[in-house]
Amino acid sequence: MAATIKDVARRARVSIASVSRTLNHSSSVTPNVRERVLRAASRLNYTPHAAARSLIIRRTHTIGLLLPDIHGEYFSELIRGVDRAARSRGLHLLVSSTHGNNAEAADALRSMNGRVDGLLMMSPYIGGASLEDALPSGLPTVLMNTHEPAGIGTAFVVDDFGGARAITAHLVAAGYQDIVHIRGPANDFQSLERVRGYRAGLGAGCRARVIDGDFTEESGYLAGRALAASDTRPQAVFAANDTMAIGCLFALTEAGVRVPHDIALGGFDDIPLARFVSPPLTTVRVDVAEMGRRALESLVVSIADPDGAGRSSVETVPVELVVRASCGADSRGQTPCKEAGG
Amino acid sequence: MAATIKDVARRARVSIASVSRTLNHSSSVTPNVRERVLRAASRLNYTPHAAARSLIIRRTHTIGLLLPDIHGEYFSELIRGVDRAARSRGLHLLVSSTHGNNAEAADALRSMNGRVDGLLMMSPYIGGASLEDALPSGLPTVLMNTHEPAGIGTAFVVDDFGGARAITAHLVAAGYQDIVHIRGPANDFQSLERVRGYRAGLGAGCRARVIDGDFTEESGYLAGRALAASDTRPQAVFAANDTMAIGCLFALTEAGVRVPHDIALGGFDDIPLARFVSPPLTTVRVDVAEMGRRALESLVVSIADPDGAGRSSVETVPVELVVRASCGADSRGQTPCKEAGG
DNA sequence: AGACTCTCTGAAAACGTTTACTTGGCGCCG
DNA sequence: CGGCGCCAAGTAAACGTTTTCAGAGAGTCT
Repeated sequence: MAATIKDVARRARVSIASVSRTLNHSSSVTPNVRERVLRAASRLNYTPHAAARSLIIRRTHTIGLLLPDIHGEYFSELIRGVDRAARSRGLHLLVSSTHGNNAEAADALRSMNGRVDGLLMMSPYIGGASLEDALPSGLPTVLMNTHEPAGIGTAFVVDDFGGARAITAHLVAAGYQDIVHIRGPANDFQSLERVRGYRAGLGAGCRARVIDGDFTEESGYLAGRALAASDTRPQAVFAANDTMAIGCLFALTEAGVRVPHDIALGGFDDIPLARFVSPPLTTVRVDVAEMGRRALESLVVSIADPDGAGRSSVETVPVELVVRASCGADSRGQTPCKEAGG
Repeated sequence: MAATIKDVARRARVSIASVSRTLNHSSSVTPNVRERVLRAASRLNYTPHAAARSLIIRRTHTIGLLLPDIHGEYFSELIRGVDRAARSRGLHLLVSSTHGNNAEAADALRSMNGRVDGLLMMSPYIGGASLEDALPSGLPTVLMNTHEPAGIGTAFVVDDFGGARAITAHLVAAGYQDIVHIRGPANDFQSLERVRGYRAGLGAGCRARVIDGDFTEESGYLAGRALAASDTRPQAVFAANDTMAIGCLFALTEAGVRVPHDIALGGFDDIPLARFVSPPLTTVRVDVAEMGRRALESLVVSIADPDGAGRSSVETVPVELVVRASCGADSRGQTPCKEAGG
């Protein structure tokens, strides 16, 4: 249907080589030929066939983005960050999601062979087949938020541990002793790191209490309801993400428990609505868009130089404690203290 | 780097044709050969090269998704809906965003030639070059929320008009007479439709008052602050989307104006946080994920049958009025009344 | 037992590009 | 005035598949 290079060549009365030369690197082509080709091309509304082109060029100008599950602002922001960086470099984005585990990820991954120049993947899942086998050999890859031992390539990981420790320590410093943690799913790397950070932040004096959750608003709601009804009501709650924190807040408010007066509350991620709930949520800010951007930049580098020296590095993405009213420590420590490194 | 079909053939001591036959439609191949091929393939970790394959198959198993700007829950949900439907059909998703206008969209569009089997695009922008020229001829396309005259293909449009009319009428029915509308950007089709719906919903008795906005939280905040300070404070505000409504709510609350007691408030979209702000926001629910899913299904159909009969149809995606506390009519009309069709 | 048919396999063409190599024409220098 | 060299344009190979076509071998029917 669409015009091919042959059609253009025929119409311009030149060889297909001349058409290609004119349209690409334009290495030495007569003005006469050049003009004829351009006219023919625009007349036929010609666009090179990407598949054919990339077959011989060995470059697709596309990078694959594998995400655990597209969900909420978090991923929207991530995609946004990656997309902007990609677009500014003339790269396309092949997005794939909902791989519930590494096996499924491996599947999605192999089907990308010949489709992408590099891979950006976020796979916090733990267990299952390793990804190394599935990775088409020689395909540059940058990982995000993964626990996989490096060695595959570069990785960017959010400082989940540091952030969780910081917010927990902040609660402790605010005077709370009995702090409950609503954790994320057990097979999620970030979730584990946040639990670890929580424990580290508690210090010696406080006893750890962990409730199961799965990062959904509903699980936060259920946890909140349970806590409100409980006779061992804690002084503070740190939910492993804002979504659960908000669900929890909803349940507490519904039960007549005042936040932060009766129970202080903290979250993680600083999703946009965190500022808008009442009371505004104390949380840990993660700049996912920035992480996406950096990951893509890094990927571009290793595509350009496949044998580059900077392989197998792990970069930690800094987070920032954001103190708002929900933790009850607003008046004391309202200056958001930067928390960087791990 | 990666193994090709030739490597497999050599290792299995058969021709490449046999390899291809074994791996694809497996049309009659001897168990002996079959086993040798499979063994060789798995040994070499072979994956067909997608570009080469699609070059001859004339099918990429990829569909392009063009979005105005990836932003917030709205697009996250849209991508989610499309992605799920695509994945269940073994299709890949090439996502492109941030085309600020039709010219840029046209650009992104042509670079997808040979990369995708079909196009799913959402382009609410008005003005600029028409898209018909840019569309690679013969590429099945499904549009979403566009004002372009049909004729290009199928289109799905959210019932912005109907939704806006419904919520405005609801406010009128609740007894408010002076209702201000915070509108979206002037070059956005949906924005115009919502203004139109607002006017229609007001009926004869009420005077229309429209404030400019641009769909951002900040513009809603500014509008809210202006209204709070104004001496002609309205009885109710209908913001063209929830994001602005929430910004407005924030400003009003900050200024000591109580919602809904002093000013009633309504939004549009029913983003997840609409339920969680205080008071919960009365709004119009739009199931974007469902729209994405339906659009993709429709696209798949027209890819399978390029000369299908159902071309150039426009389907309206129904919306639903969701009455919550912010409009002050909660106790009266709390039953969410379905609003379908346009 | 011979011929016909059927089935499986391999050779080769095709998809739409890019690019190395070849050819041809022209100018310049000897 | 003739040869040499350079530059532009064309020819063809290559990328990794799928698929058509042809051939070979075996089985069956007469």
